Amino acid sequence: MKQKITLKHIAKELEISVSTVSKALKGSKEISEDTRQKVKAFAKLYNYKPNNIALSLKNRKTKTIAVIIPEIVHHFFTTVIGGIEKVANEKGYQVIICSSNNSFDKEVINMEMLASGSADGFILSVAKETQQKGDYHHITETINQGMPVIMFDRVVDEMVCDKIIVDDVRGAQHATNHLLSIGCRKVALITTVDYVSVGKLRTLGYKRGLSAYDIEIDESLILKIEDVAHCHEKIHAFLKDKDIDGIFAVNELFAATAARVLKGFHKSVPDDVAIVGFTDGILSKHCIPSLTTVSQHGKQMGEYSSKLLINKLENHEEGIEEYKTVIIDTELIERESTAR
Amino acid sequence: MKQKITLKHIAKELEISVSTVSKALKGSKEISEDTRQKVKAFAKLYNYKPNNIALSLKNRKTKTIAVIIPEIVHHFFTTVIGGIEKVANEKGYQVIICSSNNSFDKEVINMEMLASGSADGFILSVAKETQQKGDYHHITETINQGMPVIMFDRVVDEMVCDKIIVDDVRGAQHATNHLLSIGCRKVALITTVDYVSVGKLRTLGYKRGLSAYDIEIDESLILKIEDVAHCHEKIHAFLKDKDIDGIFAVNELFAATAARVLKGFHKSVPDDVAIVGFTDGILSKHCIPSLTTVSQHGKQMGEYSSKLLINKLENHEEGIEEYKTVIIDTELIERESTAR
DNA sequence: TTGTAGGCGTTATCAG
DNA sequence: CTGATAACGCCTACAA
Repeated sequence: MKQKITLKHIAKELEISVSTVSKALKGSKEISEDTRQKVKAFAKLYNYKPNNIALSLKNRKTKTIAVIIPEIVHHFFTTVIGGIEKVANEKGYQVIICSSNNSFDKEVINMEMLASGSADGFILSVAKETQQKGDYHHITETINQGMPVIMFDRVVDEMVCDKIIVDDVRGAQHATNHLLSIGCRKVALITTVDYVSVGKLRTLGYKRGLSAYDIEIDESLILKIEDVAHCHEKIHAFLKDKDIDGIFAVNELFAATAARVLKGFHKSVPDDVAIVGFTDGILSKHCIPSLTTVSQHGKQMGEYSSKLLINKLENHEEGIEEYKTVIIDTELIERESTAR
Repeated sequence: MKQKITLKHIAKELEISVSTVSKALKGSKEISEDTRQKVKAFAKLYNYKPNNIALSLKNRKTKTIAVIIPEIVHHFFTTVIGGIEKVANEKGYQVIICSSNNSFDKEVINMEMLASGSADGFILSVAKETQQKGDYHHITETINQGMPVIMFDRVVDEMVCDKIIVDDVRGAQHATNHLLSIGCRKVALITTVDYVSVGKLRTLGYKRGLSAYDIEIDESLILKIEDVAHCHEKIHAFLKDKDIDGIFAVNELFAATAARVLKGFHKSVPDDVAIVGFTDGILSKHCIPSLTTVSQHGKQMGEYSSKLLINKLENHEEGIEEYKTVIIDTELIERESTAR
């Protein structure tokens, strides 16, 4: 176990000064061809790599992007991360990922740790608990410290920063209209509780979708689920003896679970009840029947966020603050669950 | 947009020296109660946080763990990460995640970047391409630099380091035996190409499982898939007109796809053909029929890796090198696809 | 009780 | 062409 090699080691070994070594390695023309060669050879031999930490300290930037998401075991978020990483790595940035695990406290702690020197900027989707509490001081603070923050998907309207969002309302409306267009007239909604921003927006889209067809909103056809862990029981109870011919669910788990419950009731999907979900994940693709769903283009969102952040980082003009809100279009992917 | 505050700022503002500030903030008894209070109050007011980068440089440790995995949009790996993160954060460590995207080059680049100061140690599952090439110089090098490396799941036998592995052979054998125990006699295997270590091991387990029941291995019942993107066609072609009554698949995608193909052939799962998969992901849980599968306890693996690494980092005794190979047991989770 | 100096690894500036 | 010095932000042994 040998120590990591530094400029100092090389300098001592070659009996020259540290600064000469530094310059030689950068190929500075100030240094004679001769020493340059010698130093480079030595460095390669000992596999010298400049210490990132020292560079970060010197340059006052870390070339790393911090990403904070509510859940890591989650198809949509990992897809976004994939996009973030791709762009970041291309531009020589590292990506640090932390999950808040939907906990306010963890989100605050992670953010504070990362804000104190570990990263140059944030890409963030807030925790459920944070949305519920409505306490965003940690975000405001990091922004005030001069760190760029990009929020995506689960954003906070009142925060002054860039935002990349999915057009949840339109996506949901589109989904609902699709159900109506294939003949459904009694369309149920399975959604989350209201404080989850995306749940609320998709619920709104559902209502608009119905209105577009002049169908009255029947609150008894709307199920709001708080605890995902018990969604099966909730959905079972909700669908039992219910007279419906279509379901719009705000995520793929609810959609797949609904399909399963219906099967238990010996109803056919899509013939008796058609289903549309949200998020184009593994489940939607490979379930039987495969699920028609609203794709959010997660990778694209990630790429865009990453680009935007790096752009801020590298071309920040003093005195000019400009914040964008970018809306990424959704796409309805039609599959078996609405094929009739 | 104000600058981030440093000890220096506080010192200047209070007209005392930097070291006094530093000591005061640490509550050193060297400093008078009076100044201590004053400094602390000021620091809190301006929300002072010590700069991690400077600390890292000084202490020659970053308190961060680098994780490199082949894919990020992958249920098993994210589950492992969840476990890693949990333990790491509890012990005050950050986690940096990079995906190699199954590319050798990206793995090398990521590893080198992170090894040059950004992290204290690695938790790593090697890329498919790396396994194929058999080139592990980057791993050897980082180990030689004195950085602890823990490999998990897709490990390299000849590497001298700690390894956390799933008992793939036993898991697969168990799965196969389960199929046989419920009456299957013609059990097909859907696996990956051999250079993927886990695929190979699970194939071995399958063979052992058959042998345990004195059933001869019929190579025509084994399908090796190289390109996951086209697995549906492959599996379709493979299963067409094949006389089998059970399938063991080495991942959940292959298992779910097999179920889908069988449905197309109007065969019932589990009555005509029973199926067991590997990995207890969303698909296995929520598919219809739900899939019996071999669970790898990913979270536990992550927690264990994290603990092991941090332990190495904090209690390293000079001159003693000791490497463990830990085998995590699998668990067969029985669901509808073998319920008969 | 407070302050000074040196160092972590690097680079930019300036002097030799 | 080469080297000394200072600085990034922090900590700590030692001096005052």
